[in-house]
Amino acid sequence: MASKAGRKDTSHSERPARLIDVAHRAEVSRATAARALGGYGLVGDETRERVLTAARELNYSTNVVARAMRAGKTQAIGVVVADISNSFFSHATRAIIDTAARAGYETFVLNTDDDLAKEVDAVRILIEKRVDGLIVVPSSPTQYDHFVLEGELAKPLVLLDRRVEGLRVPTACTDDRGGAKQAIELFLEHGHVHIGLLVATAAARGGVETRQPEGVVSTVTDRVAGAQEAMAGRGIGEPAIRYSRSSVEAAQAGALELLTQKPRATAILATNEEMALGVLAACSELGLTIGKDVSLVSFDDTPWSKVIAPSMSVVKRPVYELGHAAATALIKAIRGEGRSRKIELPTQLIDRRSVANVLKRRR
Amino acid sequence: MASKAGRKDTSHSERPARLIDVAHRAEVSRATAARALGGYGLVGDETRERVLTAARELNYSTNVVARAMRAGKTQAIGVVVADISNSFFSHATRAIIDTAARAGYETFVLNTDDDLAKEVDAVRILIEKRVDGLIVVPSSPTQYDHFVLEGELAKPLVLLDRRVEGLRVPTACTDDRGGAKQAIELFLEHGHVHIGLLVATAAARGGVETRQPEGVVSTVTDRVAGAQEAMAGRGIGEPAIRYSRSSVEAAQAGALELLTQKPRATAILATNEEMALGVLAACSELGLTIGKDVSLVSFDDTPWSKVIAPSMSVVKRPVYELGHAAATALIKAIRGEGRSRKIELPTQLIDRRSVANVLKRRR
DNA sequence: ATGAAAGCGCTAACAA
DNA sequence: TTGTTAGCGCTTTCAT
Repeated sequence: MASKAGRKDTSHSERPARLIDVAHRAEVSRATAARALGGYGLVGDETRERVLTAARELNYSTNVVARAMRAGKTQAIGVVVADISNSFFSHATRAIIDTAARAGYETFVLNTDDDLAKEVDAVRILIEKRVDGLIVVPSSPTQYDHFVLEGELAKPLVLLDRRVEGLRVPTACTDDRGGAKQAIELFLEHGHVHIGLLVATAAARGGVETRQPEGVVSTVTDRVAGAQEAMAGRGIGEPAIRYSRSSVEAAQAGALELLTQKPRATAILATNEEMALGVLAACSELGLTIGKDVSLVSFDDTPWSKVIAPSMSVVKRPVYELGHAAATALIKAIRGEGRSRKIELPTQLIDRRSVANVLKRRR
Repeated sequence: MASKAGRKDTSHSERPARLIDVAHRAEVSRATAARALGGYGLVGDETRERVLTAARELNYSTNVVARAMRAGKTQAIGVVVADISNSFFSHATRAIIDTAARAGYETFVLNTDDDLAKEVDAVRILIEKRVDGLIVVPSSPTQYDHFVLEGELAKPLVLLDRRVEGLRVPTACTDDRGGAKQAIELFLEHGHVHIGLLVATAAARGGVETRQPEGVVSTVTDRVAGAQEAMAGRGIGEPAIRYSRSSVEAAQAGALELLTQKPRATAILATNEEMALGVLAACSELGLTIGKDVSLVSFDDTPWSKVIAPSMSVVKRPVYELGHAAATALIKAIRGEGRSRKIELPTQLIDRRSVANVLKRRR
């Protein structure tokens, strides 16, 4: 094959130099060349110099595939997320890639779209690729057969953002229950009684659902539980919940329901960016004003949330730290330095201007 | 090493089954087992069945590292972006991963933070990993030594989003010049004469700069050229430009300058999401209203742009298509199916409600 | 301090 | 239709 069009080809040898080529040129054995290049074992100073020079001259690039084969380690990990173009996953993945790279691991990224079949495939592919470990955002709260592998095929595994029932592997997640609880308590403090939840979940079939779909992930159940816990025992009933896919359109439909039903919700907790935007869209459609007619808190601190008018109160999750924690746990497991159990990072309520006080308006 | 805590270990063999184990169990040779598993060559029906059964029973997982070593192909590609957590890159990367996966390639993702040194490292690492091809968002418009490799070490390369001067490799980008031109023309049609540009670039050292920094990428120069082209020959001078890092804070400072200088800019083109948010922040700080006192158009159609009030007009780029095109070009190059040259995808001006008409306000 | 050689698991050319 | 076997490039005992 000719060299790439337009790229200079100063090459003499068409094929990449191998260790043996370096060894020949330095007039040593493969073993010695390997030692000099790898910086281990005993090598004479002058010999080492010759080898290094030869390697440079031949433009030698270690074939890590061969090394991986020999060593049984690829220095690669796999990340399996629902969708890398989603802001939460892309930030968490960024942290994972950074952390892994600093420890000498490169990162494969695979998407599942929260589809269990794709997740099963992704895990199989990564196992075939002989990655040294996996970080997975599981799409099902209960299915884990595909993680249960035998012998050395069972690579270290860390779950991200969601727990899987019955699977005892290290899991890095945030305190979603506490986060939701705090948000609802903020509403309650401001006198809200009719509170709605807009919940994004891939488990929602088509439109907007009132009942919790089968197979929602732990993040969803935790947040719902946190909201319910905050409202419990106050004689104000349960929150009104709408489940839908994570899209602005679906969220808008859900928000419309919450804002037109009787009694109408005066405060809404959105579980992510898309749901929050759905509320904004619904309010503009109904001529309602955020922070006045409708109070809003959303999970995840997006860049736009503090800039829009009024700025939006949010439950911020430490996304980078979450990815970092997962990667750190994985690398420790790969190195056999003890296995972490559950890592739960705290959320932070950032109160801006999207929650109205309905107390002083009474009577 | 013991099996993962909590994960069942039904394994007999501690080590993964190899081809030879399958062959033994099926009572055939390695070659026959390989043929049955690989689905090539001639294999008797009954024999194939025995092999497949044996593989299943032994939980055989092809060691693709060994295959890669033998074949000289890893079925892996590398993507080198500035920052995967950035919305543009994460969407493009999503497309690349999808497209590559469908063609049987997995994807390494590496970040450079638009730092040439990190880019050089990233390329070296991927070459060592013996990826079959690379897609790079180059951080420099002129430096390309690190792409110029010898012989078979020179893997197929496709550039994404930015051109590199003097490097003749396939490049997938958008018509940024045309996009900027269209946006400015929209301003002109609405009577704007004092037009500002807020340009995000990693080449900006610290704060807000009036002169173009050294080493801005082609996307930046194209957009600036497009804006200048639109204004040229109309006797309204040049656009006022502010260059800064891509952050809301820096953009806000830049917008503040544009909105307080004499003559003050009545219309601003922002080159990305962060810059647009900076304009929003500056306007709110100055008590100015978008779509009335200040007109705004931004590159990239973010989900929030259509939901905020007023909705924001944008220059939309086909980001997914861009990534798809890059990946398709790369895979063709890997397969030796002819080399694509430059791919330039059109942008689309979506006019919403953030551009005021200053014509009818005259006198 | 250096070298010889085995072998990681797979594929394909060749032989039967 | 099936089997034999030679490597792919590297690391690492073991011997010198």
